[in-house]
Amino acid sequence: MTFSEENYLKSIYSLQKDSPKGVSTTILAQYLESKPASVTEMIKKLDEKGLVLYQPYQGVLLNKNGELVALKVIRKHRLWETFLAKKLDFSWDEIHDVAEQLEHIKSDKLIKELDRFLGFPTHDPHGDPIPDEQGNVIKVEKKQVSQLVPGDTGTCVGVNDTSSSFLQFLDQQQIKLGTVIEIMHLQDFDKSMTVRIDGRELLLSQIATENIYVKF
Amino acid sequence: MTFSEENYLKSIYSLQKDSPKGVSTTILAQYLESKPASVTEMIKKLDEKGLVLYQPYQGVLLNKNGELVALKVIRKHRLWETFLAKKLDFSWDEIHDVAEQLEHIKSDKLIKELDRFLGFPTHDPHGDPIPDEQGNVIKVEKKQVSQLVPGDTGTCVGVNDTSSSFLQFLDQQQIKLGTVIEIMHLQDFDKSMTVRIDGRELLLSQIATENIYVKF
DNA sequence: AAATAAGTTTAGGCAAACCTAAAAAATATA
DNA sequence: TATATTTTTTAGGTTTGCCTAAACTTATTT
Ligand SMILES: [Mn+2]
Ligand SMILES: [Mn+2]
Ligand SMILES: [Mn+2]
Ligand SMILES: [Mn+2]
Repeated sequence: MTFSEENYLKSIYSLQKDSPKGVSTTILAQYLESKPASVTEMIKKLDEKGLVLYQPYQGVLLNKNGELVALKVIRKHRLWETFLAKKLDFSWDEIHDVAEQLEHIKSDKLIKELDRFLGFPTHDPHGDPIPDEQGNVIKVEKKQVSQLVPGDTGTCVGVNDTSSSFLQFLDQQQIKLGTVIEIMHLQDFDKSMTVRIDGRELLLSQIATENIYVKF
Repeated sequence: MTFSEENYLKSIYSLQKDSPKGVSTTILAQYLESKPASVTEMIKKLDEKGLVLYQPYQGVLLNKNGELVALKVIRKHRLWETFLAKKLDFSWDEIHDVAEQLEHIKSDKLIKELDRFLGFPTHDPHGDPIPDEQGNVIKVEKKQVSQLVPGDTGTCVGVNDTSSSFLQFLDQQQIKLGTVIEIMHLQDFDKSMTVRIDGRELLLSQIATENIYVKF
């Protein structure tokens, strides 16, 4: 399994939720910052290796094998993110890029020991669940803040956008995992929301409310 | 800097101590488990990049630039080895292979934080000094056990051979860093030595005594 | 000094993972 | 349904890092 193959499988895993009948080469290429022609080549290879289902012109989907490999890479990614945030003083907007490299280190013992060292965490610093060794993922009951209505209250359990700029914005607003958000008002024309957090009132744009997940 | 380039520089660094007028392509190829022709290609590239001094047929040496890069990779390798041994319950014969992968992760912040997390260690689990950020290495006063004579006493400060089999042998004999070794007798015909460790007497072959370093 | 042996470089290839441009297929539009 | 547009694949290149075999240089023998 090369770095590149692992990245393809991980990307297909993420994208196939929104494209359940097949991830197109264009979308995959966009996601991987490469070109459709390159994607076609690689998914043909992954198909021959028995990791994906590929039908020309119809897109690609992971099979059981491929999904397990993808989940193992995601497990490593999220364990490393947890390590960086909990043990090394990285902030949650800095961990992703380094974890993109660390997730490809090959050593079963390493990941087992890291898991133990971190106290068998169930979620990473962005609130995403960490798959277990067998590839089982805890499904989290969560809603976007944008789906709540005035009067509702939710507790932040994760984010969708994990870009530095968004995470830094959340830090500025003192929104983190566990933060309680109460919806005060919905501005009709732009879907922005006035919310209350720790007594403070603040305005969140639609983009923001769509990228914050809460449980309730 | 690719993984391969980093491995070449690291290898030249190790080999040039014993070949001060130039590391030959054959020796480098052997060390890297590749072929002389491949080595020639790569050192030409490293020469063009201004990292080594290469004269056809005369071997290769690191210049200041290349040495600094090599030392930074070695620093990362040894910090990761320390992490694996101190924090993750790896034994000293298991750490090297994983560190060979981890040493190529690119992140200044990561290595700085790791260093702090480990308490700024000066030596790795094999007794080798960890270069600082500027590439300075502490020179350790050390002798091979084979250089001692009966009556001498030394404290183990490192090993030369870091193969699993040798390190596991040392574990079996309960020889580790800090172990005090007293030379009792030198067998003339095969240069094996009878030594005393914690009251126990045991016989070490010449190969063994040449691969254990002590200070005295 | 000449011949032989050993070590090194050059030449020509290969696989992985990219790319651009052209061809082919699928989809949308008139 | 025929045509135009978009998407996807195929064909042909490039770069990196490796290989073998042949050519060349240096070192060692006779
Ligand atoms: Mn991430
Ligand atoms: Mn994450
Ligand atoms: Mn090592
Ligand atoms: Mn070491």
